[in-house]
Amino acid sequence: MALGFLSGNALRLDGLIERLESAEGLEDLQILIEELRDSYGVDHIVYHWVNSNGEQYGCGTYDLEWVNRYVEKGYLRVDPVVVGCYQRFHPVDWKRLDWSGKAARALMQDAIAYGIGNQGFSIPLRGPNGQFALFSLSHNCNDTEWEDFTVTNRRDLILIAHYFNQKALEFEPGRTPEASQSLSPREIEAMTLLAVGYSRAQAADTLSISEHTLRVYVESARHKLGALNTTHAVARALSRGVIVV
Amino acid sequence: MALGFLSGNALRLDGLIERLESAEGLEDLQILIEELRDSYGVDHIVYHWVNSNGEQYGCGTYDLEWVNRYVEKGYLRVDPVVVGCYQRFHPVDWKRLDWSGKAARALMQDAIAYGIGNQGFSIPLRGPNGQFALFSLSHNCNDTEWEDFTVTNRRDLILIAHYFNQKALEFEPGRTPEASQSLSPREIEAMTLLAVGYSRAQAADTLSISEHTLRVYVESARHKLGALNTTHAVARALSRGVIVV
DNA sequence: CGCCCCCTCGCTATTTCTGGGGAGGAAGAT
DNA sequence: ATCTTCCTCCCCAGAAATAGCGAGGGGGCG
Repeated sequence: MALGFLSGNALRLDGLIERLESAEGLEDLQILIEELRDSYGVDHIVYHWVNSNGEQYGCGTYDLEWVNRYVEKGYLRVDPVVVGCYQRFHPVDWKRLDWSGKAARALMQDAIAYGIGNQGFSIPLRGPNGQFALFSLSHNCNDTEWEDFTVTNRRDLILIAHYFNQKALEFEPGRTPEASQSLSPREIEAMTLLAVGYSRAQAADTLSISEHTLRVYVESARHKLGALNTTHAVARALSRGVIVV
Repeated sequence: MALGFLSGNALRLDGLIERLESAEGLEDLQILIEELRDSYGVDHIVYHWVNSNGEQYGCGTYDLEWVNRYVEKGYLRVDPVVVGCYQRFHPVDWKRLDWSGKAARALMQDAIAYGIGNQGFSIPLRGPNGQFALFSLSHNCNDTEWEDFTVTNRRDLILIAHYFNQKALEFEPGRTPEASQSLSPREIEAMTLLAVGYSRAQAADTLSISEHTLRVYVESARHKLGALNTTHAVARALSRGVIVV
């Protein structure tokens, strides 16, 4: 086994990241991830985008069979890797997660049956608009070997995961932020106050204007944002970064 | 000027990250960030945590005077660096941001007057519960020099920023107080539907439940999120990454 | 000089949300 | 076996938001 032979090889990392940066589609990422797996000598590497709706998207070296089973069984919602990474910032060794749940243990057994490997290491990735993805490596070996591998390659892997996600964000299907008209300063102030819980009356008072005037701002902002109601407008403004709360 | 003399020095990076990992408080981070500034030979480095309540927190080498002015003037809400990074995943050169707004230009002039530097480079950082932070470098030099510096040190800086944020998350003041209250699946569904513009009646219909039941979810979610009304609750849920639109 | 956008204010009527209250069943955790 | 959490449903009165109609002054731009 060539676990981590790449370690410390700065040139190789540079080359990899360059190739990552010049990738032009999911197919390129798929090719790269397979090469990456071979270079690191691990069983599997997966980049896995978890949408809020439960939709999934990504690439990796898992068997299609396993991926389908994972989706069918709705493992996403009980997978300690996903849940654990969702609550953490730093990369995690799968061993350190909470596998005590019934569903979790069933998943683990199932995963091993599909040849996923007893060891794993996942890096949480977060982008704008609540994007959340995972970059995971899994392997079959003992604890010491895995510990050595993760300690040695941790930094490189963080970087690779970062560049991987950067690319994946570019390829995201259907994320076309319609050219929204920009809000006027007053509109932004009004929306911001509503977003922090003020009622229209309170917001108007805070801005020292009549409630009616404030309403005009909110209505105007709502139309500009193409929103159906105030709550929707605030949500859109937040998602688009028009206001910051 | 020793801009970027550290570049390519893997040993130095290793040492730095080790020291970062052994930091035990914000004071240590402050010391480290000052050393980092000297090592890189840039004018300023700042780690800046933007809390979902609009509170700010962090450390850096800016003058206290400027920091106070920034907060007082509410520059956070108009700063193209913050807004721009909020919508991006990859690090950004300040030059590439949109400085066309009136407030933005006023901010820039003000910043230069306080000796911030005409060049800048910021790395967006995102953690659990919608945490958002910035790791920024700023300097006074011409475009070419800055370009060289950022291209050379980009990867190291990403790593440093990552470890910096990891540490800062550990030191977060009110880390577990109310953030732990997680929403139930139904509550998340309800909030998500409201966030995309559904009225309560529509949302209830979509979920095939009575409007009353939906209301219970929304109320429950509102209490868990410590929100004053529905709009506020949706805003908080979005900011914390509990729901995604 | 118009034109357009921004800021400010007023009125009415209808619909929707808010904030309490209570109640029962199902599932999982201790 | 009990306890908690979640899901589901119901009532009511008052507060708030929405949709539509207005008006006028100020500033920038061609």
